Amino acid sequence: MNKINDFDSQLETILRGAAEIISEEDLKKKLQRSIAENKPLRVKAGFDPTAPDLHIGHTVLLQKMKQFQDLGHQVIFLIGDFTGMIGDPTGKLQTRPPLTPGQVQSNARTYMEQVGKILDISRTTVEFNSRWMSKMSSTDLMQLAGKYTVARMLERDDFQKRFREQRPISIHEFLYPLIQGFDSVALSADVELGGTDQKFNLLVGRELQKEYGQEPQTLVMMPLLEGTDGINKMSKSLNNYIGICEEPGEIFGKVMSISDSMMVRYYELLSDATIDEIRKIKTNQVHPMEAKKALAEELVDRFHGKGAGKKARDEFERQFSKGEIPEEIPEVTVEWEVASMPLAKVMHLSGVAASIGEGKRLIKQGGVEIDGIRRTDPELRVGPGNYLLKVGKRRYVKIRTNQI
RNA sequence: GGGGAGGUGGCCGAGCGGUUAAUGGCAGCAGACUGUAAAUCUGCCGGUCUUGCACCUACGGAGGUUCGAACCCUCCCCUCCCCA
Repeated sequence: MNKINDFDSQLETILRGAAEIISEEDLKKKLQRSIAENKPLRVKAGFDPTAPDLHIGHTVLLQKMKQFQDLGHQVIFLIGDFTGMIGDPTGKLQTRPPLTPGQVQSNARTYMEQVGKILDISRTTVEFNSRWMSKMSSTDLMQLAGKYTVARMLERDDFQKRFREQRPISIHEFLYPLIQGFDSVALSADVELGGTDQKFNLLVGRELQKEYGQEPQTLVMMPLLEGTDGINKMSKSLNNYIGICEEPGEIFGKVMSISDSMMVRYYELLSDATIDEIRKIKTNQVHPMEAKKALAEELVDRFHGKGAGKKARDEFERQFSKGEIPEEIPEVTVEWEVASMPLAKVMHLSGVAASIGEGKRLIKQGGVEIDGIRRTDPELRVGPGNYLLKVGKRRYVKIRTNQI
């Protein structure tokens, strides 16, 4: 565990996959000092508890934290419960509604459970910025606000854009970067990790540390991971995410649904595969489908334990390559009142269709099978009994009826 | 304080008195094809049922004018710009 005295290997590990370091010279100096004095670096990464579920996009950063941790450094997992009430304006085109303290609390709890899948929690310092922020007096806050100017705030792309496009910017959004920066002061951070979108906020941290008489932190920025659509950054609200708490089959399937070009990107940012292995995939020396399956398997293993990936893969192949029925199918009991009901209604009642109309549409489009037989009459009525319903390529449900 | 521009379906964005449940794009879903839930192509994409071209809900909110309003009027809420 103590690689702490090996400068070169430390540096190599830290630089791996990083999009930008500010500055590399800084980092080297700090590392050397850390080794010389046998003193771990204080590595801070802040998380905004506005979205309670982690997705694999967040893990790009967590992996880096894990690497620092494995190098023997002190990793600080900062939950921005105070700033969470503002909401990070980064990349936002409009003000977000503030969260209540209760929401923030419960989100933070969920966060910690999930982070444990990647980080060694026992060796992680967990902080909440409300610890110092809620005690800050108005006077202190004024002082903090006085250390930055509106013009500098407007240097930020997203603020500038919103300003230019005549969209609202609330005053409190200006405080967000200041508070995040102040967190670094409060924690005496040597290094702050963040996505490239955090660059502005991270730089504010450096400025403020100087203002408060500290040595400015080194910034290690990781690229942002695009979502399954391959275009936008991964986010829950865009529904292009792969959650780390999702079912193995879901994670596997979602990875399989990314485009071949995105797959390479995922390999670079998420996989433990070596540069060499990735090069082979890039140059098509590995069949793209095989490569994608291997990636999916690796990720399922990471979040569900060794072996879960293989199981998910077998299941996937059974269902899609061989067209067989999956092993586990959810069962739904439908309350039955009359002699026969339209199939579309049964679909609605059992939750596979959002409405009866949608059920009819699915039937008409040839997307529905009962016990392996495709039914295409949208008005089809069925009596009570047990059915195996297949909707689309991958949704199966067992219908049981409960006659009243 | 004064003047002006806007708020449309998950998002973007047309429409500006009458087949407008509302053009188009994105997302989503289904089918075909395939090397996968890749790519490509096609179709669907508010709800209900007595399936009519029916009824209900919907164009920031509340009223009003009209046979009829997302489109006109009044008030309110919200956003932005310019001037002070």
